[in-house]
Amino acid sequence: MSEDDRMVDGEPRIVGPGFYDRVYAMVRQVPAGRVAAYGDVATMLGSPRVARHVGWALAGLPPSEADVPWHRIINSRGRISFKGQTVRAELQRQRLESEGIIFSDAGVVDLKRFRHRW
DNA sequence: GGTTTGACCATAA
DNA sequence: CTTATGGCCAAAC
Repeated sequence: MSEDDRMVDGEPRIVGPGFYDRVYAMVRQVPAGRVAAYGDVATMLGSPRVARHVGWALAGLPPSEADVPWHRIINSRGRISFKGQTVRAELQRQRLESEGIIFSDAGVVDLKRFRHRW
């Protein structure tokens, strides 16, 4: 075996050349009117510790993956994170609201209701 | 190849 | 409810 041991038991390991693609695939599975947490996606991909990378994958979302509903991905508290990029945060909220997601006064989503489950 | 950084997460105050 | 701190892991510099 080479140092390239990303494959484990038929399943790809955490992150690798196809990590971003896997993130996109997961996000695409989230239907409209529902949201998912970075940690959820990360867990699905193999480990909850890669939650941050999920963020990059969406942050660097290329035009070729424009069909990925990145706005349905929020943090585990049902809140939009975004550091500084407040403009996009508002856009994200508007998009979610137009899909049926309810935000509380503090801008928090009720995960008990809208969290997507794989 | 070490250091910094990051669309996070959990916990504490 | 909010802010601060530590931890995790990989990418970017």
